[in-house]
Amino acid sequence: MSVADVGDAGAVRGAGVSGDDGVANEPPKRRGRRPAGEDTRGAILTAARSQFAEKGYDATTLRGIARVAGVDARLVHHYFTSREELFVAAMNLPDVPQRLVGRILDGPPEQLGERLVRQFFGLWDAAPDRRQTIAGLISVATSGSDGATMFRHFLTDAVLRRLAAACELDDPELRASLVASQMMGAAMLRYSLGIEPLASADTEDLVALIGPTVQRYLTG
Amino acid sequence: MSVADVGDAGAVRGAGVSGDDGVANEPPKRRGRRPAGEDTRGAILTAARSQFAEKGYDATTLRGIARVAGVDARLVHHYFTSREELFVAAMNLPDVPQRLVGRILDGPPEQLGERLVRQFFGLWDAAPDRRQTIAGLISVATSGSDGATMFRHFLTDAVLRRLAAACELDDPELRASLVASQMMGAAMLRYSLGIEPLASADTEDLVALIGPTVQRYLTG
DNA sequence: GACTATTTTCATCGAATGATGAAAGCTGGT
DNA sequence: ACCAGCTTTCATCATTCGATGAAAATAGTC
Repeated sequence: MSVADVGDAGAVRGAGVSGDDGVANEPPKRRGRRPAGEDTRGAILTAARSQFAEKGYDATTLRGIARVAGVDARLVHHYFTSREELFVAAMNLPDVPQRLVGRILDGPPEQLGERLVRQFFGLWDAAPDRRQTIAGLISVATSGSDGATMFRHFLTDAVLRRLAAACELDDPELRASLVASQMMGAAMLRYSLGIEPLASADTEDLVALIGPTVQRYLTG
Repeated sequence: MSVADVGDAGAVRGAGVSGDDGVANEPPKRRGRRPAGEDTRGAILTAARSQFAEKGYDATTLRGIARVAGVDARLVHHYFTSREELFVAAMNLPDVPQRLVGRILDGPPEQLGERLVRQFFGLWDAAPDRRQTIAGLISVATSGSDGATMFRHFLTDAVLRRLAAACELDDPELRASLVASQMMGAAMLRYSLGIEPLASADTEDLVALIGPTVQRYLTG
């Protein structure tokens, strides 16, 4: 699909600097088990994350991941049976539903929105490959494949319900889904689409701007 | 990917009730040009819209579209050269950038947010296949394929710039992108993910709830 | 040092896809 | 009635994908 497709092998492995060659030849790639200490599984996960984020869920293939990881395609199969399994392993969210929601709800209710926005962006801005992760997540969510249903359930069950419980107005579910819409939209433009200046905006600026929105949705 | 995949041919064509058969045989499907009056091109477009919306951009294949349309795969090629061409034809936005933006900006500035939200949802809620259209659009936008760049340019050039021009605060671009984030997020949950109760909420309720958000982003 | 388990490469299979050539049959104009 | 041209079907190619079996080569253990 994309233009640059072949040759982008990040060469986690392929660069094998075997000293015994003078001309530019393909590294003979000895077969069989490699010397110890190479984290193949980790390389596959990293490659998978970047591929899922970059090409989207559907367009990401096992072979493509293997190519990027500099690894035989069979290995992807060896470590992760299905693409879905690989996906959940790659996206492995730390403890988003548990600790995060707790930390958000804990505190003075009049700063709820502010806390929510700060924690949300703080989480994703932290590690560099979290950006990839969320871009991948958004891609699955909108892909229409089975993963979308998965994501929808996660969103309603693990997030929206707890958020709605913290809202004391009429229609708490609607309020909660509005909060989710603002946060998902912001995440989408910031991480997935990379729309400026939102993509580079300082976290605290976003807290100051979006916080009141969330606050109003939840507390009128 | 999805479970129900085969056999979903809406049979725009395939139902051929040729009378001259006793046993259950495939309709022989005479070759050559069919009787007049059948809008094959239109059938392909309809099928493409539903496929793009349902399976996402990447996962939608020419052959799949042809299957749903009850049409030979070659025809898709015959009428639309590339998948990209078919996509823009299927998504054929009426005049979103021109007239809509004009109608939004025209009026008292203190109701800007309200007008924007009302026009936005009014447009997409109107025709039934507009929902499919926007779901398809969101899918491309997040797919990471070439269409994503297309969409990003559309968003920044045709929408954000004009919106920013109507904002008189500091950082108008940031404000405009925040508005876009709220609207895209809402569209995503409402049309693409179908999260309740947002998906079924009355348009005017959304205007009352989201309007002030937009208004505050644009006017402080 | 020998043996086993694990990791890795290679070689295929069947299915699906986009592309293209060529023939068959209908439509519409004359 | 006839013919040019458009619409449609069929047939086929080269790719790519996921899946799987089997062999090779190292690691870890004793």
